[in-house]
Amino acid sequence: MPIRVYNTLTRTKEDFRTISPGKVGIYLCGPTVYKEAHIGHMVGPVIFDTIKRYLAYNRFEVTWVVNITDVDDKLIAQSRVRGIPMSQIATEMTMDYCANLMALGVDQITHMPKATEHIDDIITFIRNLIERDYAYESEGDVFFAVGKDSEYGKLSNRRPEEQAGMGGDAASKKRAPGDFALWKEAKPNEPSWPSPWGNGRPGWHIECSAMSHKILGNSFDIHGGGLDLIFPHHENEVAQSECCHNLPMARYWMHNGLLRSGEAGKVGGRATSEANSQSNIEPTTQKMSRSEGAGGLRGLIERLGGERIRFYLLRTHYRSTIVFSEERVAEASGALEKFYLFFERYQRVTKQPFYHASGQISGMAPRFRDHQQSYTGNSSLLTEVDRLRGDFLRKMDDDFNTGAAMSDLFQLLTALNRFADENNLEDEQTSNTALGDFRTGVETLRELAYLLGLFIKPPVRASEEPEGDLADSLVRLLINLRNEARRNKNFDTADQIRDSLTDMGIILEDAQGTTRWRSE
RNA sequence: GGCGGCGUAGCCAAGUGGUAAGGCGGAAGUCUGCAAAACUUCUAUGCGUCGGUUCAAUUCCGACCGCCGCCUCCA
Repeated sequence: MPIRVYNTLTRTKEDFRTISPGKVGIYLCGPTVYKEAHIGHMVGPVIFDTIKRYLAYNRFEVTWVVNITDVDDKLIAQSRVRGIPMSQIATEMTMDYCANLMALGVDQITHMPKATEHIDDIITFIRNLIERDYAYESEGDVFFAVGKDSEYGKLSNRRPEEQAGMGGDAASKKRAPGDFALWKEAKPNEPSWPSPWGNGRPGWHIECSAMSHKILGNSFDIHGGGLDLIFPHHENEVAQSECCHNLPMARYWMHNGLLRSGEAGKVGGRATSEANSQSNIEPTTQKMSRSEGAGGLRGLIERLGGERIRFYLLRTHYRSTIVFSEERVAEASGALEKFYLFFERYQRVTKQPFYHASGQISGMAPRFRDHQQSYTGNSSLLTEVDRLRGDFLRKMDDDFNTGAAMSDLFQLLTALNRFADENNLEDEQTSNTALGDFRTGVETLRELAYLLGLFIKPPVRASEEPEGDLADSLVRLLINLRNEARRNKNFDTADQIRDSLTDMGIILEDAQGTTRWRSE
């Protein structure tokens, strides 16, 4: 069974076939770095990070490019408002963006090209389009002539004449209102670069065509982005690139669904006047800040933990809308706790920490799909593990259905817990066979979770916790007092101690003759 | 108006032309002094409404209702 991918271009699921055997080039449209990232900006990176992991697991050599657009009208406007150079804002916001990516476990990006570092490539690209008569200069601006491209509209399924608006601010310079800017003449005090058409800067769209071409070539395998980019951004990209190179730009166009805040409206989107006039809904931007609370995305990540957010995003199919609110994430995270508790159990059983110091799974778990794991023997556990692994991979094969695949991860967890129960693995003397099967099962769990980017590093705990030696000593002291009371059958006192601790968020667990504690 | 998406249990969410994964929550049970954790069982005669095709539809087709996105610079 090949991997199947939904292609926006054909609006069907297609078998995944690469242009070069064994190699995959992915281009994902990244942010315009004019303000801090919000949670909606993380959806694409998280799903494509997962896709890259999965393709690599299937022995593809993947190059994944995420661009940074660091020159743009909004950046210039911000620069004016804040009175600092555009480049400084761009640098700040790029770092903010990257920090957020790391917190969500997005660490698979191969290249992050910046538009301002590819001005030459952009100019060459535009010059090429002019030579081929797909673009024209007009008073220092350069426009793409949409009418020259017979295929224009194929991605968004629109007819050019239907979508052409009024032409915007530059309408008077355009031959047709649907034409879009490739190059914009610099206004006084704007950042600019010299070009054959005078000082100016690139339009939107063009940087993606130029940089994807530079890094991935004339044709590459996957082009991704949010659904909202299909038009005009991607439509214009295909038009530019294909007119320039006379080759298909990308084989598969993959678009992720958008995030909406729990209340209403799209997170980070434009506030539409209709939506706001029909109810008491506040402008969308406010809703976004409300949904992220104090401190924006950084604060959100600090409060919830990056892994919970990633888990939440991957529970839903990537093409669906995700309704996001802090409460919903917190609610859904109960499921993750089961895994965390299990990893502690794993450590009690094997006397080894679940998480590897390096954060890498190589050497401990198979990294590729085709590894020859022996699930042989008559162990019912391994038979089940093998089955669940197969189910998981089949679901991932089908357009990266992470939400469905997760069900197998949960079933795997249950199977392992059941096995540990039945075989009393936490007792001192357990059979090596059972222990071996258990380890194999856990390594499979780790292998699959790795594909989703989960359970690679210990979770950064969300809330402030009574961690540390002092807290531990104090809790241990109370536990000892309580156990003394229990030995004397003084259960009232024992329960009083436990209840008080519970009120403070400390859970006690009596097991195997000892008492453990953890915080909620 | 054009293009596109969605509507599955209290909540979240997969999915299939043959009779509904999984998670949260809830109920009961095993274990425990009692709990916690873990495990077991149960929790949608039903997949927006109404028609149609079919031996059979939640799944295909049509209409309708409701929600949402894009239509020149939002990931």
